[in-house]
Parts: sequence; C-alpha cells; structure tokens
Amino acid sequence: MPDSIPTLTPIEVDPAAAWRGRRRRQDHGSKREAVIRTAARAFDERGYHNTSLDDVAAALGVTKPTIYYYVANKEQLLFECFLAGLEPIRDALRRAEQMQGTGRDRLREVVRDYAVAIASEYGWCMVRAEHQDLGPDLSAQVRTLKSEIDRGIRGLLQAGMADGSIAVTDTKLAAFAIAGALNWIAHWYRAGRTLSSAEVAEAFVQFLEHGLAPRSA
Amino acid sequence: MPDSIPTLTPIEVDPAAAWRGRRRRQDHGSKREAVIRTAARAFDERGYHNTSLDDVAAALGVTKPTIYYYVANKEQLLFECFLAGLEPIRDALRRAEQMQGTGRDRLREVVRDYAVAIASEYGWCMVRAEHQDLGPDLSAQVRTLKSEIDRGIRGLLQAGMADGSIAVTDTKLAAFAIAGALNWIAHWYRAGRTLSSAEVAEAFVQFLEHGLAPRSA
DNA sequence: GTAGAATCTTACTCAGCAGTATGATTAGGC
DNA sequence: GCCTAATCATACTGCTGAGTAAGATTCTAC
Repeated sequence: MPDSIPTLTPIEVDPAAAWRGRRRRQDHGSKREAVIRTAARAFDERGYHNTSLDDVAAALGVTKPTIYYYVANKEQLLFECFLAGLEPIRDALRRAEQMQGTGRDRLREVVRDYAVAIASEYGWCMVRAEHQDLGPDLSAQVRTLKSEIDRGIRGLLQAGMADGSIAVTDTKLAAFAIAGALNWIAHWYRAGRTLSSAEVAEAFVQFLEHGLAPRSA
Repeated sequence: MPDSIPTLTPIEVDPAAAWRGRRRRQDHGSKREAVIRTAARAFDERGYHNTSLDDVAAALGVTKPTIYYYVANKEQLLFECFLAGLEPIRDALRRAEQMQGTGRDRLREVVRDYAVAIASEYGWCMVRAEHQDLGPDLSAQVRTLKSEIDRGIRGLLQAGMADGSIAVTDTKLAAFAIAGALNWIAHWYRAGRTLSSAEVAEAFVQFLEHGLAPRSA
C-alpha cells in the first residue's frame, strides 16, 4: 500500500449494493465485508442484542442462512466489527512510530487520525461494543489489541516527556484521558451534521495540547 | 440535606444484607435500593443483556418474582440505574452554580466530583448502559438529564471564557472532550487498585486544565 | 387471636431468536 | 451441454429468559 492514509469509506456506501446487479459466485470478499459493515451499522443503531441476524439479513436483502455462509456465528460477526474498528487506530500508531519529530508532534498526528477513525461508522465497535458479548478467547484478543493501543499512546507520551515537548503528571492517566475524550466521539458524532470529522479532530488536537487554561502571555 | 457532599456508599456494602437478619414487612425502601444496586453491579460485570433477573435475584438470595415486587420490569430496573448514576453528577453541577469564583474554579470542582461519581459502582449506568434498551419515553428522560449535564458543563466553560479564566476554541467540543475523558473512567477504573478515585480526580483536573504542553516559562 | 395487607415462592407460559437440516439454483470448467 | 462446487432460501429445532398466576407465609392493627 503506497498511500497508507486510512481509506475511510464514505457513509453513502450501500453495502447491499454488493448483491444488487451482480450474479452469484462473485466477490465473496466484498460481500463478506458488506455483511460486517451492515452488522456494524445495525449494532450501532439498535445495539448488539436488540439486533437479530434476521434484521441484518433484511438490511442486505438476503436471508439469515446467507449470513452464516459468510460468518460462523453472531459472536464472530461482532468480533469482526471490533477488528474493523481497531485496525485504523493501530495503523495510525504504526505510522507514528515511523515519524520524525518530537513526541508531541507524533502524538498530534495520532490524535488526528484517531478522531477521524472513531467518527467513522466503525467507531461504535471500538467504543461501545461490550467484550462480555464475546467468548473468553475472542474477548482476550480484543483486549490485547486495545491494550496495545493504550501502550502506544503511553509510549508517545513518555517520548514527549523525555524530549521536553510534553509535560504531564502521570502518563498512564493522561493516556486514559486522551483515549476517553477521543472514544467519546463515537457517542455524539453523527456524520453529515455541521462539523466534519476532520474539524472535530483539529479542535481536539488544540484542546488536548493546551487544556482549559489561557496560555500565559 | 445539610451536608450535600455526595455520600458514596463504599463498595464493601452488601446489598443482600437488606434481607438477612430482618424479617418481612420492613424497609421496603432500602430493599428496593438493594435490588437496584445489585442489578447495577451485575449489569456492570456481565452486561445488561447477559444478566437475567434470576441472576440478580440469586445475588440477593431471593427469587425472581421478588424483584418484580419491587420494580415493574427489567427496563425500569435499568432506568433506575441510569438515575442513580446521573443524580450525583447533577448534584455536582447544582453545587457549582452556588459557588463563588471564576468559571475555571467552579469547573474544577465539578470535574473532581464528576470523576469520583463515575468511579463509583454506578458509573457504568451513566456511561456504558445503552438508551436503546429503554423504551422511547424512558430513553427520552435519560437523554434529557444527560443533555442537562452537558449544558451545565458548557455553561461553566462559557462563564470561564467570559471572565478570562478559560480559553478554548469551541466550548461545545471542549465540553464533549471533558465529559468523554471523565466518562471513560468507568471503563478502566476498578476500586481497590493502586489509585483512589480522589487521586484520579486530581490528576484529571491537572490534565484538563493544562493539557499536554509544558507550561511556557 | 384473627382479618387483611404485605411479602415472597413454586411452577408455570410464551415469544424471540440463534443456529441448522435440507434442498434449490446458478456459475464456470471441461 | 453436463458436473461440481459455490451460493442462497425454505422451513424447521431448541433454548433462554422475561413475565405471570396462584398460593403460601408472615407481619401489624385492632
């Protein structure tokens, strides 16, 4: 992938289009992705437990067994949603590790990408989906990925402390505060309102860097 | 209430004690509260949908119909949890309105109380419980209370902007960022670990006021 | 000490939904 | 033009868990 900017699929994308106009035996991959994306949207709107697989199937214009053809069971469907939500953020952290600059510079880029990712339609999966709905093994995998993200942020904070570009009292708590502020975007942001996700991201960068206090003149 | 500091019931409290040692026809109120508190804990641990009312009843040493004696149905039980989680935060905002001082001073106190409230056992209800599990009417009530909290924070930010104690680019987004950072505490904080909720609160006050950047000397 | 209300249990009903058995249809290789 | 694998639908099973009916027990008032 030459251009590693995360390709955020626009919301107008209609997953059901993966079926329409095509005949069978085509695009197993994109159909599977459509199933996951549709499930993510439905889970976001109605909640995981309030969404039956019949609902997901109906949204795709198919029947339930078709879902099972592309995914093992409902639990794994949720797991795939988790992965789809976590991956762009892990990408952002990987890019930050390749970057030049102070810890604060690199963290700034992560915050930007993170905010945009959370504002995407997979933001719900990363934030509001519950591990408890996954079995022990899958739940553990998700937890590992999440703590990897946490470690990444904490590492950037420590780097910033070391080079003097960042000053916080506790990197662990600061990482939680940053992640919390960003994750919460999934709770209130709806695409197509007044603000674009990029604008939100920019405002968050500003706020997280300088906080509430006016800069001492 | 002479002392309006929120009385955070310690975690050692055993709700089942409301039954033990007492005979019937006593303490309808405290028993009802025990039902709600036990439900909140169970929902927190296992998730709302993964918790049956038989589970809650078993945790109390009773049977399911007893639950229905104290509460209309599972939905209302969840609603009561919401209220129990939201009330202390609304209290904190009301106290802030009575306070003297700059906007930043008053917001600081709210942040402190808010953090402690979210770290309590009802934190889950405020943060991770889903409105979608409530019917339209109850869901609307919860939303009203939540947006009231949001308006309160935003109001303090605006007051701080006016008196010069706070400088942010967008009070609306800043309010979301603050609430997000605080709400997220419910996701990671477990009582009895290294940090007390008061220590967490203090660290958050520091971080939210000054952000990442080192204070310009 | 007894009537009636409050409290709680045993033993159900019933709906929703995850998951499946079976078979139909279609596409592509030959 | 037929065979095989891929793709999808119809029509089920079975379980879990919310909610309830009916009745037992215990308290309080009088």
